[in-house]
Amino acid sequence: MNRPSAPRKRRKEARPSELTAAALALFVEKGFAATRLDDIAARAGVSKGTLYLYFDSKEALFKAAIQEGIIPVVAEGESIVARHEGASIDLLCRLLENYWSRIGETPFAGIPKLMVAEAHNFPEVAQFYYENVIRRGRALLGAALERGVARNEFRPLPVETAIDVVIAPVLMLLIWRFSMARCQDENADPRTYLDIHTSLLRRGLMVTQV
Amino acid sequence: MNRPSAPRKRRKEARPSELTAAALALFVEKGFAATRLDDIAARAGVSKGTLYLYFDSKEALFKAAIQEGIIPVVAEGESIVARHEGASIDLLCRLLENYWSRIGETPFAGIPKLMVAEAHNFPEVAQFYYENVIRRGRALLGAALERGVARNEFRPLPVETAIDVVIAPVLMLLIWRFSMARCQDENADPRTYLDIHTSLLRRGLMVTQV
DNA sequence: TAATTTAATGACTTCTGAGTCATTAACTGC
DNA sequence: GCAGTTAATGACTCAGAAGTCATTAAATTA
Repeated sequence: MNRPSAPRKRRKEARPSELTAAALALFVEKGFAATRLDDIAARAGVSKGTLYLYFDSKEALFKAAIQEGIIPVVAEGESIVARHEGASIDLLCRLLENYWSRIGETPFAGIPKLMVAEAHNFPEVAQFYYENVIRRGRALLGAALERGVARNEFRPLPVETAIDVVIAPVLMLLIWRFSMARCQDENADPRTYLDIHTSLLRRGLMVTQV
Repeated sequence: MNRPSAPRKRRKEARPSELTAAALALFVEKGFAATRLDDIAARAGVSKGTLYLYFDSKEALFKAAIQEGIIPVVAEGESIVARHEGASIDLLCRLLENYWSRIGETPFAGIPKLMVAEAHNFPEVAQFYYENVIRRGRALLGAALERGVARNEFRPLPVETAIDVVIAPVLMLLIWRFSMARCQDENADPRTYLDIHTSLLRRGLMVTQV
């Protein structure tokens, strides 16, 4: 039969975010299928049964973990674009900078790698992520690029495609940190990396030289 | 008991590469853990038992699938660097171009996404991939960048980090194709994407304007 | 054509891990 | 302090997938 010996504490409020945080960390590390619910529970300091008090299934937990991190950051970017007044290249660099500091240096940094790895297995979650994060994020960069072209600060270029080229190195930096980085004895300094990228963009995009 | 009704054909020679090809496609699509051996066997047109005639375990099959694609391409890049004589920026662009055409447009295109997703679960395979593909590939780009700096074609820059910035958009293009691309109704044209990237590099890296 | 070898099969075994639920004990109100 | 409520537990069930092997038939040899 059963001998539930140690119900430690009861904290209904704090649980959900503790559980999604533990789940996110392990999903990012091992992938969805290779992560055991027992491990998530252990990491959160609860038992497996507790997970089912707050989430209907492993997949529901996955969705919640993804959604946790993405709510505030895009909105912040939208306000940056709305308020900006100086050179377009500075707007573009601020957006990249903001993405890095608000995602890249937080526990949510692993989400892009997780989405890339699991998109096929969770088309519904991928679609949600695409609509609410990627589409809106691309719109931000697109606005900055359009602005630069319209004001003759940037050379004319196919904006929709350029968006992807501009964001790719930042995404790749994130993804790398959560995948192959362990194999390298010495990893690039993110600061230097971003500086190189933005300086290439300055010289590469702009009509006049800096 | 057993009624093995339909042993179709016997082709000892052709099997291994057929099996790794089927495995690679499914691993790329669904990830290692979420791929069933029955599915791999079905895709290759054999039964599960046949897999074990050629590979000791699912993990052995994984390793073989990864190794299949990477043997020839790096060597080809090394010969390009050795033979090149013109401007360094052209060497750099040829290397990126070659990588795209020799990997990006083949069934092996999914390997980077697969490695990124599974690196943590297979540290040994990741290490192998790092030593034999990434390290050598980075050396190629590093040589092109060093050459440009030494000949005063490129501005001085921290080469080791710049390598990663240069390759990131190409890698990201590949990874995207095998993950989120299904969510977008319209994906960027790879040709346009690479053109933008190389033109940013030309203007961004070089001392004199083109 | 018959005997021998071996590629291939798929039912079976085994094990792992998702999801359940009867039991327990930490809180809450009286 | 006591009764009622509910957060938490962990042993259990069960489905699904990795890996096995006795059986079969295609190919090869005599």
